[in-house]
Amino acid sequence: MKLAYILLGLIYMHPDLSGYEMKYIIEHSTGFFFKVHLSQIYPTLKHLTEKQWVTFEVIKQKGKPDMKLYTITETGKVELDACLTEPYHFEYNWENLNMYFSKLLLMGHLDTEDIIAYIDSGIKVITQITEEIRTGSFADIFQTKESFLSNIPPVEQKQYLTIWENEHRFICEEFERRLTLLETIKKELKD
Amino acid sequence: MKLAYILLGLIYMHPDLSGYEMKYIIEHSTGFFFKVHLSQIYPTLKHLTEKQWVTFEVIKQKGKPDMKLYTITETGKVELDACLTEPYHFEYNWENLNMYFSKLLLMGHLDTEDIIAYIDSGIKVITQITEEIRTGSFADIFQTKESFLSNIPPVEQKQYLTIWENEHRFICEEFERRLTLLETIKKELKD
DNA sequence: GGCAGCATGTAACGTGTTACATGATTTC
DNA sequence: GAAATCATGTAACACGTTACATGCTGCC
Repeated sequence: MKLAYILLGLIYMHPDLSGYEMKYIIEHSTGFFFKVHLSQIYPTLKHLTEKQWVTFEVIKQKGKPDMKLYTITETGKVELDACLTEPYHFEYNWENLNMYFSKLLLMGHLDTEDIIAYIDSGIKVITQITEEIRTGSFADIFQTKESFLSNIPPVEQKQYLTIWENEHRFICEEFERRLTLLETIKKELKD
Repeated sequence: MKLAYILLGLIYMHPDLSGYEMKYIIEHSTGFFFKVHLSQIYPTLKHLTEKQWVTFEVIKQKGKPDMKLYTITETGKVELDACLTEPYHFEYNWENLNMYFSKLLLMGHLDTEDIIAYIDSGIKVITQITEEIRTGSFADIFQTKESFLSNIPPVEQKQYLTIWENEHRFICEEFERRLTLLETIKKELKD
């Protein structure tokens, strides 16, 4: 489960965190950039508690419901670190790429060499994919199959191609920029 | 359902398309950049057939199972266009942003002015978000709450900040690049 | 002989989303 | 007086994933 590890990571960073605050942090930080529902966070925290990866303290409030402040346990920390240090196994989709960068956000507490090993696994895979896009195995469908659009009017074909070519170029450049980002972080961590 | 409209769009682009080919196109084109399972495509096509948005022709093959080649119906085309021309309603997450650009890939057959209206809705929203990131309402959690990491060792804090600041900067620039992409497509479509 | 590719599909499971439920306080 | 914010949670539903099932061809 992805969310479980993100919550674990946040709880490590900031002990005594409530489920409500976790949602705010995930949604208001540029790094994560995804939506979570409280109705998904609460059962996940319950599950983490059952596994004894986290514990919580109940805080009574006036006029507001009780608040549960979560803290990571030793077992939880071991699990978190094990998940974070797994090298990057790439799949050709956004979700997987975003997950890689989300995990990077959560590993600031690890030894520098472990973070760099993780970054290196990312550099390796992204370099490989950039190559594959260029040499063809992941080439855009319009480049490999030019006849793909042959059954629709030429005016429409032209518009499709304009959009596809621009988006294709954007994605290729996106990979290169992600590589630069990783190299920059690596360099800064070394200092 | 998102997938239904992507399949509809692909079927319009290339009439007589099989479910199996749709998976290949989605996964091997840089634009879509996401994973789909055949076990998700087939029930979706069944559903589209029941709604009479598509029809299919059965092709018997030697040594291979029968192949179903799908074609869009008039009703299906109306539904597709209605979905595509909806202006961009932004949510602050990757999935939604990617969906916007995926829809753009599918609208090459629309009138140029309709595509431009869609692009303009995107430019408007993305400009607004870029502003919000800069002025603070979507600022990175580390910029608004510097004390967020105060309970962990300073060495760890420093590493977290290095990673977060770089990823934050990347996302900010990403929005600007998406804007440039939209402006380029708009300009090229006008010629 | 085994595995990958073509081509379809169902069933079970896991995850994510929407709707519902509570309830005081603050803001418009 | 209505809506938003804080703070928790459950239930039903939609969607996505993994596993299973079939079966022939071509390649190593």
